[in-house]
Amino acid sequence: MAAGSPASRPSSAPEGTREALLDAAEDLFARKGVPRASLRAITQTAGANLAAVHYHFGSKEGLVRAVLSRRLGPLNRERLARLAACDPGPGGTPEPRALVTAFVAPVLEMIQRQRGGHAFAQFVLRAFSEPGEETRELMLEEFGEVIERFTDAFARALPQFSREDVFWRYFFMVGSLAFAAGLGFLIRPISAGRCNPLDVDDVTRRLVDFITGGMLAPGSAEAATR
Amino acid sequence: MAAGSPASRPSSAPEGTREALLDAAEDLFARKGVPRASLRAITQTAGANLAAVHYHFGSKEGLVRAVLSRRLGPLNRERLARLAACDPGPGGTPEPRALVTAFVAPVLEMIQRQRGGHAFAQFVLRAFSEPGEETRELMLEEFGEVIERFTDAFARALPQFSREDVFWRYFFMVGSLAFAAGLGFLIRPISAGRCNPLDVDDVTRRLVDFITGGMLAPGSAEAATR
DNA sequence: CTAGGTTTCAAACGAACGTTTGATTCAAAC
DNA sequence: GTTTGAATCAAACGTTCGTTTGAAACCTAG
Repeated sequence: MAAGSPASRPSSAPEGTREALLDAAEDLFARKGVPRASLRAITQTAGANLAAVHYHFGSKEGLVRAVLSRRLGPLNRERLARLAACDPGPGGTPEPRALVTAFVAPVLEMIQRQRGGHAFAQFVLRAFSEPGEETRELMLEEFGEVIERFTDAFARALPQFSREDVFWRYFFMVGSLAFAAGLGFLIRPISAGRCNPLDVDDVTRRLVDFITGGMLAPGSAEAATR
Repeated sequence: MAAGSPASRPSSAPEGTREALLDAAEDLFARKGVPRASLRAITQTAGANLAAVHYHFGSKEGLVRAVLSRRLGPLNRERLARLAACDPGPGGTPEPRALVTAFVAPVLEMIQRQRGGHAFAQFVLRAFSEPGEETRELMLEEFGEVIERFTDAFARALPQFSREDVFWRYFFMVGSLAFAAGLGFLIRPISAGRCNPLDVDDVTRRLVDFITGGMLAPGSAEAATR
């Protein structure tokens, strides 16, 4: 069977098997990791048949890609929209804190607002550290435009730094964001209960404070070794 | 007999089976992830028999714990030693940049100096995001003292911030460090070749700059919502 | 009502996994 | 030379996995 096209029809899908599979997969991928989340567990959680995964997504890998793409597309589009709102046009220098907020806030708002957003954030952190070439290509594909546009904007906002400086600081920003978004719920056991339950607005403010400070930090002398 | 020339059967290799297993496991855990790194691949890489893992470590889980503990113990001991060297005694306030360096530098130096250090860093990032309760308990056990001592020191160095503020910033610091240490090698493809090959001293300086800036960043107003 | 495409279902396949077993090898100690 | 315990080995165990299959159920046009 030439596979036909199991692709989606734009027609009405009330709460179909496909979406139920994506929801269940997202949750189980986050809680157990992709390799340990079996299709049997996923389909059972979704109330679907085992073969439904291969019918709708072709393979487990296809399911992984679909879970990532479903949220990453809208999320990064939101980031780019907010970035555009920060840009004072050519010649102007954007406000660094506004750039950081445009990058960080959509992630944490998604965690707060969308059902399963928390699990998705955990899954993305895991996907970052996953070594599979295929997953990495997908991630670069999804994030490519965001990386380019934000590093451009930061380069204009921080003219005192080289392009390489900006790239590394962008990288550090992604790290603290990914870690906080994916593992923020660990702050309580880590701090032995000394931190309050996770409040997304609160964490956003703290994270923007931290990252903006890091972005604006003076660079220490280096010249000697280069 | 079965293995060809018995004379050249030289387990007289520089290291024993146990260490060879740890090396091979560390590498494969980092490159493929724990679930995808089969004991068959590990023992084959190590030149050992399949059953050797269960003889020396009891189970695959035991091997994971051993791989983590082998390096995390010395690493965190080094961090605590450097922290002690920063401490000006009770009443004094430590230098924030020195605290950050004491926390960050040992990791990156391990990556640079020890064979397999790079793979280990990647593995630790993965272990952080691994959802298994057992792995998480082991991590908290390994890092517990470091967390307590460093957050104490930062609280003294940054008296303008609440204990909760300090905890969150410490958390963000761990995120950017873990991300940079585990995925620093990705900076080239991500930056489309615009960054130089990874130089550990260089990255250390950049990371300490960034984190110190984040630690010292002024906190934005909040009071209203609380 | 019927035809045809879409979606679901139970069942099975082959492969790969972690683990166990019991015999075998090796190096000292007696 | 014999004993003893640690270490290694080939082989197999039972389980679980992703995937495939072919038929049944469903829905919507004609």
